[in-house]
This record gives sequence, C-alpha cells and structure tokens, in this order.
Amino acid sequence: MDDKLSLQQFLPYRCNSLAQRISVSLARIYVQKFGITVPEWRTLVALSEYGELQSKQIAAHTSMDKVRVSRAVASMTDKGLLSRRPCDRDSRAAFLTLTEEGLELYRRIVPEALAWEERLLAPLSEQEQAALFSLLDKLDLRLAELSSD
Amino acid sequence: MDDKLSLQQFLPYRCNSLAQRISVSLARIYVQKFGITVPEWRTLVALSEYGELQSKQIAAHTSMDKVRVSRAVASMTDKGLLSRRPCDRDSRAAFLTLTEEGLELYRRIVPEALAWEERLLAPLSEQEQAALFSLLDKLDLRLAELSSD
DNA sequence: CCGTTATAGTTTCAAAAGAAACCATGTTAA
DNA sequence: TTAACATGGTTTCTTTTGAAACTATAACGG
Repeated sequence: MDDKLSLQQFLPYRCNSLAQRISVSLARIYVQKFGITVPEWRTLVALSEYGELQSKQIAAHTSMDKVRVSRAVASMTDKGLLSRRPCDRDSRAAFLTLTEEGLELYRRIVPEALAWEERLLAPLSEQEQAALFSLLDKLDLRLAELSSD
Repeated sequence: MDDKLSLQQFLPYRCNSLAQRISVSLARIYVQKFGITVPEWRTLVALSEYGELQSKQIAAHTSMDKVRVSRAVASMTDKGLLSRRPCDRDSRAAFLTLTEEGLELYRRIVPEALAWEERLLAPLSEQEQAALFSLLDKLDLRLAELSSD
C-alpha cells in the first residue's frame, strides 16, 4: 500500500489553512481597530448572547479551555468590560456580565464583523451558504462521535 | 443598527473551532505516534509531492511562513529525514529532498492519515464531500480577493 | 563597477497557548 | 463528622508562534 496524499485535497490541512487565513484577516477588525483579542471577542459575544455566565459556561460556549477564558475574563475585567457578581451557592465561582461599556463595545464591533462575514460569503448563493453550515454541523457532530470512542 | 451575532452562526468561529478540533484529533497520529510536528508533517508531504524544493517553495505549498518552515527543515535535517543540496546559481538557497528515511516515514504515516480522514468524512455522501471541497475552494479564492484590496 | 535594493534563510525577542500544578471551596460517603 | 474526592478558577512553566532584526548573497540601476 503506497498511497499518495495531496495537501490540497487533505481536509485537515484545508480547514486549518482556511481558518488561519480567515482569522488573520478578521483580526484586523477586532484586534487592531478595537484592541481586543480573539478570546476576549468570543467572551464578549457569549456574554451578550446569554446575559450572565460563569467562566465555565463561557468556556463551553466558546470552545476555549478554562485557562484561556480565565485570562480573557481577567483582562476584560481590567478594561472595565465586564463585572463579576459572586455566587452565593458556590464561593469559588462568579457570575459574569458585560458592563455598559462592554455592551457598547459589542455594539460597535458586531456590525463590522457581520459586514466582513457578509463580504466573505458574498460569492456563495443562499443554498451554498446553507450547505456550508450544514456540512460544518455534520463534521462537528462526527468529530464528537470519533472522540468519544 | 443593533445587530445580534451568534457564535454558532459566525463562520470565522465555526471554521476555527472545527479546524482546531480536527487538528487536535489528528495530531494524535503524527505527533504522538510518529513524533513529528504539524509543520514537519506538512513539509514531508510537500517534499514527497514535488520531489525537490527550496524552503521558499515549501512555504508556498504549505501556507506556512518562512520561520516555521526554517524550523521544520532544521529539525527534520537533524532527524535525518531530509537532505540539502546547495544551489549553484544562488548560494543562499538550498534544494531539499526527503532521505530514504524520510520517505519511509511518509509511507508509514500516509495510510493512517488517509484512513483517519476517511473516517471523518464517512457520514458525508460523495456529493457532500465534493460540495465541501468546492466551498472551501471558493472561500480560499474569495479571501485572496479580499486581501488584495 | 559600485551603491542601492531585493531575496533566501536564520536568529532573536515577545506574545499566545496549553499542560500540569495549585488553591480554595464544595460534595460524598464511611 | 471527617477523610477522600471532585470542581471552579488561577498560576506557573514550557512550547509554539510570528514579527522584526539580521546575515549573506544576488540583482539592478546609474
């Protein structure tokens, strides 16, 4: 068995390099223009979406590990973007919410992020866009299956 | 304009987290089982595919920057996986090829990598797989357009 | 020719990331 | 109770990464 493999046809490579290029491109918006990092951006979105979350839940919603979340939360707290409310039931944990300032930042970034995504997706028809997301869903699902056994 | 954005519907996030999960999963093969890193793996594939390349060309074929390539090449040279042949026309550059040992490693990894990919893609029909790659192609293309202006 | 500029590749430095150890609190079961 | 274990979150340490500086050579323009 002497298989040949072409990077261009190899899904892990294709996915990785696409994601990388997207990241770099998009980073220009929230890193350079708004001064936040990717983990901070994700945290911002998660909190705006769910209102009040513990770090652990942020991690779950953003596919980040707890260290990354911890650092993002710390830095955002410093910047005044979010505030912690202690949890009575469990003094180790804290509930986090966006401050008005955090929400304000969110409201300024989102339109730009969405506009950027729209430009990226512009050449794809509605059907293609739907197909793309559906394929991503299936792959996510499949990965979960594979890692569980 | 007060848009809402959901991470789950945001392509940059979806792409990134999928790529990340794929990487971690696949890394078990070539990192743990064969002791090479991702940049080394990509270099291995590029060289096996094109025969003899300069670092610069490896970079072009693998979407890695020259620093990453340089390190991969250095480490692979140490491990005896590739050999350099000086270039007459330009003494700064060198032509790189896989050694027999490098080829041997390649031949051992490839079947496993392909098998893994096949398992990942198993739930997708032929049409879906084709659609997936075609969509990735289009997005790659689009990114090139976007970054050029 | 010779000075400027470009290029191949390496090295250095600083930022980002993850693994593992850690701290403090909570939970469970003897 | 209280001893073992689990959990939320932080810190520490090491590895990976990329940007920028650097070295050496090549190409170009006057």
